[in-house]
Amino acid sequence: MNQIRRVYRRESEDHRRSALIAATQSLVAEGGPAAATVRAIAARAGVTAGLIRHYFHSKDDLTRAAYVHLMEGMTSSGADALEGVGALPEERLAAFVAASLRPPVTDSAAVGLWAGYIHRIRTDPALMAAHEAGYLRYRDTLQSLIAAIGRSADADRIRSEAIACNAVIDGLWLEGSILSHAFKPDEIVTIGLRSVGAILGVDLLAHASLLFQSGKTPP
Amino acid sequence: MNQIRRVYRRESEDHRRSALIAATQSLVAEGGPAAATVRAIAARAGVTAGLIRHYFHSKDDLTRAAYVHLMEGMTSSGADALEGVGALPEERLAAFVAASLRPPVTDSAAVGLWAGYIHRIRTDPALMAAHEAGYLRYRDTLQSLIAAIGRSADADRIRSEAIACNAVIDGLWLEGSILSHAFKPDEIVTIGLRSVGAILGVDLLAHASLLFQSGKTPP
DNA sequence: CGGGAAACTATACGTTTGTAAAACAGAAGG
DNA sequence: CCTTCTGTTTTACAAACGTATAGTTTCCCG
Repeated sequence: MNQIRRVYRRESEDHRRSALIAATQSLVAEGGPAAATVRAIAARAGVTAGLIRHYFHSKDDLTRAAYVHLMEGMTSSGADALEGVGALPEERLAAFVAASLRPPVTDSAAVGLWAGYIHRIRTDPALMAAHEAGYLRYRDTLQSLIAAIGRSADADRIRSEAIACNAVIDGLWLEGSILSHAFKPDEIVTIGLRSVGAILGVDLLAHASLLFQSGKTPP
Repeated sequence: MNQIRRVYRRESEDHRRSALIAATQSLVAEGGPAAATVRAIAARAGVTAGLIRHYFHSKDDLTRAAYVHLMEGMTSSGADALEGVGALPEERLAAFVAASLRPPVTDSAAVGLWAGYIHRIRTDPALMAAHEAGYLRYRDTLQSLIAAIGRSADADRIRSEAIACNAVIDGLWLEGSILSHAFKPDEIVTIGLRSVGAILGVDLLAHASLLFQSGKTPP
């Protein structure tokens, strides 16, 4: 009749915290915020529910940490795409745009995860700050890439263009993720490159031949 | 000791259903999906919780209806902006874009409401269908406006442009709503008009003088 | 190898949730 | 005026939630 007590191993604080954060993220991505209960999070992280409050002050605290972690991951994955890309500014910008419009960035679960936090951004100052920092970091990267193209344009104009390019990427990211079946393969990437190019007045598709599987640039 | 029983009036089915849907929407917009409990919804609609299940099969059923209603409202409010606008195609397109990037469409609570349903779109076929229908309806309106400009462009090209314009509007709508303080007044509208114009190769800002309070077109 | 700190589990508690079904009351018809 | 119908309220309940705390085990250090 007596329950056997669960065997366990002691782990480092880092290990436990990141396991709990990862569990929270995957649950929110799959089933929305409602699915991320303390018990479900603990089960997925391989611990029992009580441990959560040993590492986080409250469940709110854990979800907050999970969002900050998400933001850091999304912005850094954009920078990763720039590694090993040719030095030509147009090529680098094209690679950055394409990376943002393909898996794993463009992905239904990623949108679900991101959307699950939207409401809390508006009410929680810490999340608002994390969101703003992440957004601006991404936009700054974009702005640097745009400036590197070296057209004659003043700073205000470039800022405005960066906002616009960021917006078109965001919008394509959204619908491309949610309604992925409504688009042909790489259609979202092609449209993104053409639109960003149109906004900036450069032909990005001409510098994107390496970004498509077929090796051929779409029309 | 005896509780006095609540006095009430009988109302039509339409009245009750729309009141419950409106209550659900405002609660989700303010406090996220978690705030929209059956008791809170009922209180805001001026009834008691039990009545919800007299008009809806379950709470899921109610939130589903609320999302469908939201989608219908968002797409139709875009069409409303076209009423009474001059016949010039560029003017009509500019008015449509500007209306989508201003309150009440661009608004923090509206984004919160929309985001609150994102996760369920992915899992619930009925919501997926409603989302797709709403998105395509909006995009079709956009596509008609683009086609009316009358440049020489084939159907595929116009479809692709409509997707891109829709994306830039979506993206600006998102960040303009969430981070409204990070932009100057009408900056989002100006950027939207310029970007859509750049994608299509027309100057929308030249046809937008009536859309700004100052009466002057921004640079 | 033994003791103690603390990582971890287990259990319990009070709230709140969605749902169900019974009880009541307002409106309409005879 | 009485009856019937049904919109509405009320009460009840089991499940699930976040939190608190006491108990147990692991592992490091002397």
